[in-house]
Amino acid sequence: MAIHKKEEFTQKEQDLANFAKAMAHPARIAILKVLAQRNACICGEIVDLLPLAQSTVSQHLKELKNAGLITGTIDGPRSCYCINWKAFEKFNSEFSFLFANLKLKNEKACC
Amino acid sequence: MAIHKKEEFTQKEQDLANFAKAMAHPARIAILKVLAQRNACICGEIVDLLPLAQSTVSQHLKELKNAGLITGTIDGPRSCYCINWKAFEKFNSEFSFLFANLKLKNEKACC
DNA sequence: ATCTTATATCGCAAATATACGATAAGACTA
DNA sequence: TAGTCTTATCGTATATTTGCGATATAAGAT
Repeated sequence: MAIHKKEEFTQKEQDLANFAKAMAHPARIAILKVLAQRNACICGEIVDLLPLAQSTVSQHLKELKNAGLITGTIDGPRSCYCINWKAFEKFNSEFSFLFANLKLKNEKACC
Repeated sequence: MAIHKKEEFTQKEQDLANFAKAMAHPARIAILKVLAQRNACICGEIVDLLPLAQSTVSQHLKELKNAGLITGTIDGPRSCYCINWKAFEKFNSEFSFLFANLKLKNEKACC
């Protein structure tokens, strides 16, 4: 890439983009589903459920964690992961607001 | 990348991921804002408002179009772009459903 | 027909993302 | 202490994304 231009956008735009980026892979969406459906949250269980290698799952978990969508705490030799509902709610409402805001201002498309 | 594994997830997971991917750049979020705030929809106006080259904006528009988030029609020598509200609503509700579904099943985090 | 204007596409370079196996790190167990 | 189990990180290969300038295309103007 020539130069990074992402910084030239507003913080909110960057935040939303980062959130979207974290969700921009089916494996990560599947992981979020697993984390919610069971209260288990153990890395190994996720590995068993997904068609991916352990290291790959670990990488996806790290990205979700970096994006703030999940939290991870060490539980003996295991790692317990859980969804960060607060962040989720925040981004969900931010998205909804964006959509609502857009829709409000321009109900019908011009093309 | 070794092998593509994205196909091994459900179609819904892939759809959501693709939607998120389309939103996963501040420039594209900014474009969506511009498309909504003005009824203009002209490519050149977007170029003027963003800190990006014309070709780069055109590429982002193409990606948004490929993702189905916007529509584009040729208007003489110009291109008129508009938000595809239908797709937007669909994905928004799908996201909301995902969030709600997750939150319902697991109110409190275990870690 | 030629020029201008607006947009799309091509071709390239650099950054990121994605995937895996190998290995390190940390915590229980014998 | 040594062995085992679980998870994280490293190193590497490839795909994709991102960005730009250059060029092609298409429509209107001269």
